[in-house]
Amino acid sequence: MKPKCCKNKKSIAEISQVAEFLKVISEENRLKILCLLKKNEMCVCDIWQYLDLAQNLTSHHLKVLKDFGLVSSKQEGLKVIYSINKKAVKKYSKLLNKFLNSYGK
Amino acid sequence: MKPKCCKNKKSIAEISQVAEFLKVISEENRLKILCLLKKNEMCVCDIWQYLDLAQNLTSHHLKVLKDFGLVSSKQEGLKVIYSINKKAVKKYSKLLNKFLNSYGK
DNA sequence: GGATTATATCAATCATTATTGATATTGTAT
DNA sequence: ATACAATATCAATAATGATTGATATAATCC
Repeated sequence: MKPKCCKNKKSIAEISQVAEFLKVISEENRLKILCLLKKNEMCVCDIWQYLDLAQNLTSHHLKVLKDFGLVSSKQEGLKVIYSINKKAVKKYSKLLNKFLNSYGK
Repeated sequence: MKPKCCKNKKSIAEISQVAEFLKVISEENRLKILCLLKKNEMCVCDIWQYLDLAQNLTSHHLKVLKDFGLVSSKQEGLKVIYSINKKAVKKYSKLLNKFLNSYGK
């Protein structure tokens, strides 16, 4: 009768975090990038060529992912190698599932 | 070395579906609505008053959720009662977790 | 040094979506 | 039928975010 949801500070903060995470990964190209990186680390040129995206657009999406902490990068010669940040992905997945799992029975 | 990800029809279709789902639930107010509805079914006026949202905005978000199949509605007198569609939420959660779970080890 | 390659940034545009205000619809009651 | 309450719809605006083209930076090689 009295849902406490969405009212106390903790609940609000969690919802906000989950929403941010979801916004980052709800973009199709970023989903694809994550999909690629979960199998191998890759340089930018491999990613944009594989996904047939513009180079600067790919850089942009990588930046969004990196700013949120879902991927990391290292310089290797001319190339910048991106890899997935498993810990972060796991952390947010867990938080998300705190919501989603409690729906089904 | 050769990620098959994002290339075959099935993979593309799944990514697209997941992205659509994520877009629907990545909006903070809609997340809150889902949060409320997972505990109780509620009429529109209870929802917008509880969340302190405009009535028409609440209707809009409910429509987005309903169009995607995540909630259902029934008329009861003057009121329209919304409830969560557990099966659908579960279905998309599963699909999403096919992606997310395979990240962390 | 200059030339080349890989990546990032910046400004502008385009597209999508959230929000708002006004109005329409629907059900109920008098 | 009129009045009222709950909800939905519509048009307009505001805000956000994706995409593009041009340019800048950084590392490497000659």
